[in-house]
Amino acid sequence: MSRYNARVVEPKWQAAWKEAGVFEASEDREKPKYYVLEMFPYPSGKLHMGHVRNYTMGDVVARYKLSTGHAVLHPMGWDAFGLPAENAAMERKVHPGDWTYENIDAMRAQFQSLGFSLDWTREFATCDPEYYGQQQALFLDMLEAGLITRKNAVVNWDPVDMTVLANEQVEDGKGWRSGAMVERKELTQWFFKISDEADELLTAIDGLKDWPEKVRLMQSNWIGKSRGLQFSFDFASGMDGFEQLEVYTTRPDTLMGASFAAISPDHPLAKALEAQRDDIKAFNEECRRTGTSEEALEKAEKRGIDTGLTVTHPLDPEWELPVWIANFILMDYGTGAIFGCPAHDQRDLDFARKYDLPVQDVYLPAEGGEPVENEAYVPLKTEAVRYVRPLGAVRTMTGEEAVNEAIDYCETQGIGHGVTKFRLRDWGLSRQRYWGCPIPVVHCDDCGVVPEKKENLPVELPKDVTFDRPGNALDWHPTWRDTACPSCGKPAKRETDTMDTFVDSSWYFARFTAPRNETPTDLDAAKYWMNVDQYIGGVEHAILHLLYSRFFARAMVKTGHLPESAVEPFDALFTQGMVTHETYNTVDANGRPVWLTPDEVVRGEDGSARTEDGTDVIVGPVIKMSKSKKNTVDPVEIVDKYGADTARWFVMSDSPPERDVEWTAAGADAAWKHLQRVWRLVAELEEAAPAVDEKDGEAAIALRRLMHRTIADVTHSIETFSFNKGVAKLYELTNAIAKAKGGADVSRAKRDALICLSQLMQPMTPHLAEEIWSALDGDGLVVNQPWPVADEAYLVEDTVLLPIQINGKKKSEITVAKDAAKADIEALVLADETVQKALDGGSPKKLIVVPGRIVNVVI
RNA sequence: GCCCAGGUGGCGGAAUUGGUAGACGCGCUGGCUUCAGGUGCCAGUGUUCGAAAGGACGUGGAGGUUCGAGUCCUCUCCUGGGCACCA
Repeated sequence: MSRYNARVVEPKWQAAWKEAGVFEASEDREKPKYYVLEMFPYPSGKLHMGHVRNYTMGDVVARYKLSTGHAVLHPMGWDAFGLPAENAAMERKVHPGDWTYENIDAMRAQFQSLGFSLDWTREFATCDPEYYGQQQALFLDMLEAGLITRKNAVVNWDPVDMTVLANEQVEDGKGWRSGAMVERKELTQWFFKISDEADELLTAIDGLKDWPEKVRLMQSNWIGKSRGLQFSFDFASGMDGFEQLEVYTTRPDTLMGASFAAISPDHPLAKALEAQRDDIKAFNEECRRTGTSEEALEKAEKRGIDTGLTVTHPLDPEWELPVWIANFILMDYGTGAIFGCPAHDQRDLDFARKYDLPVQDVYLPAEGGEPVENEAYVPLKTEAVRYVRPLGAVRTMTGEEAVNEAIDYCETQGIGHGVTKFRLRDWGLSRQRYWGCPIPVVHCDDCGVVPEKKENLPVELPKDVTFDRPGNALDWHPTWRDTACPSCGKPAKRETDTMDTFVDSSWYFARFTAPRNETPTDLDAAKYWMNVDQYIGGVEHAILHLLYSRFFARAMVKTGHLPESAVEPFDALFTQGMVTHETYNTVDANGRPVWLTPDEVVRGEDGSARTEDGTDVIVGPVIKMSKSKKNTVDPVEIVDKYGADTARWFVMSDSPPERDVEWTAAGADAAWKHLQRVWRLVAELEEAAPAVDEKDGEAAIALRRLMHRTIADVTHSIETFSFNKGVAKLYELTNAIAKAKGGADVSRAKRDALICLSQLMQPMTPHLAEEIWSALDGDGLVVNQPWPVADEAYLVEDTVLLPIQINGKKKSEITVAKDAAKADIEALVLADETVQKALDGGSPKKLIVVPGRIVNVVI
């Protein structure tokens, strides 16, 4: 009996698929098209189990759709620009390009060894000049269409390295390399005007029927539409040049509870005050040392400084409010100024208590309620509350009603006006880095900022750069910046900023439809292949990447690069959970963490963790596998030991795809054992091939029933992304095949069941499936076979098992005909021994019969 | 801090969406096969009381709705993801 040898079998079938070109997408008008796409990976150089899981899911779908008669597009590429390549360049003195392309080669080989049904003829990397040149063309078209603007934005500035840092590179407010306190610095940057599309992006979410509800919610909240009141305070004691202080509030109903006005440290007034008062200057500078991330700002201790200025309450000229500068007011949102109502906002309350500002309740619970002490009263806006300090009459109403009334009231009083605002900000795309797509503009002393001419694209990155100092290597390059002004022809300077890597990933799905086209897209190809029918990727991309892609699709429609039908580029979205693992680190001389990969760490029985040379290791939380924290597990060990099919089968079994899984290799050998077992069943069958014809006996019919049941269940499980349940059903069928005993009829049924099993397993374990298919004399390749269809005749059951509950607890059960009448069931139930005993001669209070489901006897 | 998820045996998980909690797999226990094996096969396996029959308890925690709750509602704890320059 031959053992199944994956090492020999897998390359054989991979070669056969390639030879037959089965995965090369072609625009076959006879077939329905199906575009399945997994979020393309960053080429870190090594696959980890998270990748295997993610791409196997897509592969199962792609192979399934292929067998259901679709023209399938299943491409792969590389999200190849980004910080890690520059870090590698600094640490190892390699060019980011060389490093990246070497990684791509290594990862492509790993992908291919896993037998994915990818169309490699369409492969590209975002760092290919052919790709980013087209991206520059898109940029120019979007610039011309008025979708791009320039304005100031704050960045994390490392004053020692003299460079801009990513949020990830700021740890506890310090630069990760220099250790210097990071400062916020303003730079002029390019922006995509995504906020102009905020309302459209929000309403269109309703149409994304096949997106997970949680993603739609997150996007809605991110866009954050709100209606509020914008009005101006008059200064009671003000400052020259500032006539009024404009504020925005979503809770104008709390105006009578106002206690102070507060402005952002970045507010023009705050900045103006710096010239007059050193303590304000110091305070603002201190605030600017917090990172730029919203998280850092929100987590920072709430602090403020009194400006000494005051404003008058708009409804009472006698009532003066102090103006404070507060570190939790964001300049980016609203007007950068608010009024604080401590009774109904926890942050305002903490602030008021800290600086001894008044707290006045505006409303109390509808019934009872006590004045606010140290916990703000913040009920849902839909809850009715009793307004004790209202704008109009004292009465009970919901917050929603009160807000609307307050806006109307203020408008009639001439105090401001109702406005709709969005939390969504414009998308800053400028990055002060080398390894990204150059922004194709030129700065000319005479003409200002001039777009590069399209015929001069791509504006290519220079190869001869050095990374011996931090910052943007393009800035240090001796000649690259020098060019001629596209407008007047005089000597001018290129922009050295490159694009955010999110730009690269915001249109790659469109490029895959015509990856070698000489404009960004080919409209005919895009019309044929778009939209992506099934997009698959991690939840961690639920907001930014997906929102930016939705914006880009709209921009590409506006600039004629995509058909109108593709404004929402992803029809269905599936967000898989992450593969997680503990992190491990030691600490360097400067107290900063040095990350270790799991295979560099030895864990003891007692929970201790050490490196091989015995150094103690700090064990961190279980978080998603990522290259930066090095908590990745390479699939190579499992693939080498057991083969690709085992790795694929293993990641598809057990865990539901949308859930995070903590990585453990326990069970990998069990997956391998199962595949061996399936193969052994095939081998044994061959030795006892049936010859005589006869009718199916009971055992054969039972097996055929289960086979058809399994076809239905596995089909359903693939269509609903519940692969783990499909795997469980395949285990059951395998067990039944192994156990089935009988004559030639059973052998025949087993043979049919094994052929069926190979087809049902094909999306998950394609190599083994081909091997079984060919061993059982199947024609051609199993990957080209039509998907099996369940025969309804085998699916109908004529009896059902009905559980009987007594007072809601299961005590007994009866078997009844599937279509038994309710009255007959009731009679059977009352005659049941256990029920009789429980009734003890009496009659039940209630008898609930749910046909086909359950019976409950209430006593 | 804010937004979004998830918590079910020793472990991964299932439960037709309000109807038999623990399918299937791992692990473990016992047995058989084998020269041997980390192979294969058979049986058992939520906790607890009981010799058994059988009973009680049980889905992070506390309340509630219902004939019936893992599933719905309220509160709460823990874990993970995102927070606009990681991708």
